[in-house]
Amino acid sequence: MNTRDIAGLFKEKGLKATPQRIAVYSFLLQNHIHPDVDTVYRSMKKDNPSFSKTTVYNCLQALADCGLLIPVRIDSDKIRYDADTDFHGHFRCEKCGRIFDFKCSEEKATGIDGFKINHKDVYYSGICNCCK
Amino acid sequence: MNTRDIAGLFKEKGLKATPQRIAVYSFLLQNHIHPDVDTVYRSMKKDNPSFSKTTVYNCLQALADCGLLIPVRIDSDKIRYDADTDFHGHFRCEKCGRIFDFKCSEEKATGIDGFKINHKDVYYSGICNCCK
DNA sequence: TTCATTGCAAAAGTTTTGCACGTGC
DNA sequence: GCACGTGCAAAACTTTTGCAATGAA
Repeated sequence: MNTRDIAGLFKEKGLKATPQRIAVYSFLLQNHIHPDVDTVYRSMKKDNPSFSKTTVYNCLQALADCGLLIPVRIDSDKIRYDADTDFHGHFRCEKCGRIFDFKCSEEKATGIDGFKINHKDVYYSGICNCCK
Repeated sequence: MNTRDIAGLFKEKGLKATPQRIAVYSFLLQNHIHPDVDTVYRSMKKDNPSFSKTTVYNCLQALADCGLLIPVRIDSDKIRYDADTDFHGHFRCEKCGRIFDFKCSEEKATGIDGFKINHKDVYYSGICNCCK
């Protein structure tokens, strides 16, 4: 997905296509590492030293609000972000800290009948194959 | 579950049965509200004004580390805690902020074959019946 | 031109740390 | 008695806010 495509996608969602937003979204699209705010910030800073952390907060929030990013809260403190918005689970390795995507079916819930479900998250944690 | 039972349970887990830990755990057992650190702190403070927030952090962490409490990270920033350690899902109402427990089956995951899974969390969010 | 967004600095809020004192075992 | 736990204060860290300047539409 190139810059022009991203700009078009932003327009669809009613977001102004600022270079900062495009850079943040591109990074997320290209690096499936589920980065947190600081990781995104340090990556942006490399190419553009004037990049502000406030802007990273703003961009990630704006992109999450319009559904282009999924916030992943599997880590104890920080929020991570994922540009893959199709339903899938996240596995966190307790040793190396990496997040792995996995496929899973959406399960039936009982006890919240009639509730309006807007979002579903499935988080597993344990030890990945590399760390075993 | 009375104080003596809790003390025994702590001993099993290798935890010293301090009054603070017992008070925190009792509160969680009796109030299924998935409280966060500050909610626990304010409740403890009522009965014992010398109760420190550091102690709340310590107690909750110790209890979670030995498996007596499940950390619930469904809220954007703060960690909540649940004394019900049987597998179940959590639903968060985006309007009133309350957390509801629900039953769900543990689903099959594909893509993380061979990984050692220590913990599973299922989080849903949306609007509860009261808020619709 | 206009208004949302950016970037800086300061503020607010949360969690951790250091350490003396107290207490369960 | 000893080692661990508590409680206070300070430090560290994260996130939010205020505001002037910038730039996308």
